[in-house]
Amino acid sequence: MPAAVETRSTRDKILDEAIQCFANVGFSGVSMRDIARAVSITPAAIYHHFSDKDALYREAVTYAFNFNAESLSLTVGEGSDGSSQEQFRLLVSDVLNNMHADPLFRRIYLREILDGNEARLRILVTEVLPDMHGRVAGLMKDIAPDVDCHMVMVSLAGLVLHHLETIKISLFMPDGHRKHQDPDSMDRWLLQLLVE
Amino acid sequence: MPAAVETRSTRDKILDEAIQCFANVGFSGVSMRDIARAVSITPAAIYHHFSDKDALYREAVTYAFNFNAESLSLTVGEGSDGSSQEQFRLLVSDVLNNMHADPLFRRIYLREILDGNEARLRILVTEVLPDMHGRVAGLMKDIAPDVDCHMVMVSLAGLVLHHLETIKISLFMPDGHRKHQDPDSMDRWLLQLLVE
DNA sequence: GTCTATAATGGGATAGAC
DNA sequence: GTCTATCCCATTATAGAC
Repeated sequence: MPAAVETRSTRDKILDEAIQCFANVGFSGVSMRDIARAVSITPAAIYHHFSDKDALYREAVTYAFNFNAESLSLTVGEGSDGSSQEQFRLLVSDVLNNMHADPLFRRIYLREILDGNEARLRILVTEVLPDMHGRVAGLMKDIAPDVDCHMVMVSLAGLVLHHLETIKISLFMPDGHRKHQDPDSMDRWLLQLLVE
Repeated sequence: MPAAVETRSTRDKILDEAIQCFANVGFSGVSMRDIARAVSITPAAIYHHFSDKDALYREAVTYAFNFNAESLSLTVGEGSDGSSQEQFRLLVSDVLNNMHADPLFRRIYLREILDGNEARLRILVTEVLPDMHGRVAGLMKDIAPDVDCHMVMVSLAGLVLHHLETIKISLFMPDGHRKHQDPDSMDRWLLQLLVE
């Protein structure tokens, strides 16, 4: 935890605002002016820190992925008592809570899956997946050694992300779908589905 | 099946090309000039058929959703022998095959989930979901009457879409992940997960 | 390290001829 | 129903002062 006032550099401020803009409206939906306005500088100043819009985008995404990978590995790792199955349940709940709390990461991740070229998808593969892969693999070899770890991860991600992103839809579904917005019932559902 | 030469109207050609552009690079990634070039007309001509870019986008999405909803309901519906559980397995495989064959629909759907405003998400809720909901609900009340049908649909969609969209990632994963590109092993995995 | 000013291009959209 | 021509504005990016 950093001390007191914490003066972030302009470069970091730009990255912070940029990742929010990019996550919300995508690469081509954001202009350098938008980002500059958010940081309260002029567009020209951004070019002092980043060579062009594309470089800024790539750095912002890498920044967001590294940051999230850190917080993901911090949350678990410690609570290492309980059976492997119990730890797997904790992992699922943890991923759900983490993604629920971090819409920015969710949206950037989904955008990269949709639009990332090979170079950018490689960032995702090297910065985000290995950490998760290690933890899932460690648990799976106790629980179900013959199950493909990659399939488990993709399923987990698809379930968590899509359930979370469709919350806004249930806001105007026909009948009483209010409970679908509740992360707790989502958690119970996912555990039932994945742990069986 | 329409007869012989099938002269599509310019309006339909525009919609066809527009939905491909929008699906591939998103609303703000496409210019009216891009679409006009794809149809081999001038941008001005598009404005004869659609009032502005936003109207074109909305019509193109609705068009794609309606078209897909039709083909979805055509594929099943007939093979109505076999137990409800067997029919549910068919439904899962069907959704997977359908989505595998239609990347355009997949990408538009995912983009709408990410970026759709309320008005556009309502299109999704009214044009795409009800058909699927009807079929899932019919089967679920035999198989597991106490299970929330909405959760089943969201899980199915999340699993199918994310597995399909991550195929391109497994192309450059560390070890031998070639099998992850195979829709058949994906099918077996999903059935195991969802039907248990 | 940030600014003002500006270049160069591309964007959405319209007018009016054919 | 499509075209040419054009308007006006936003965009990315740079040059050079401070």
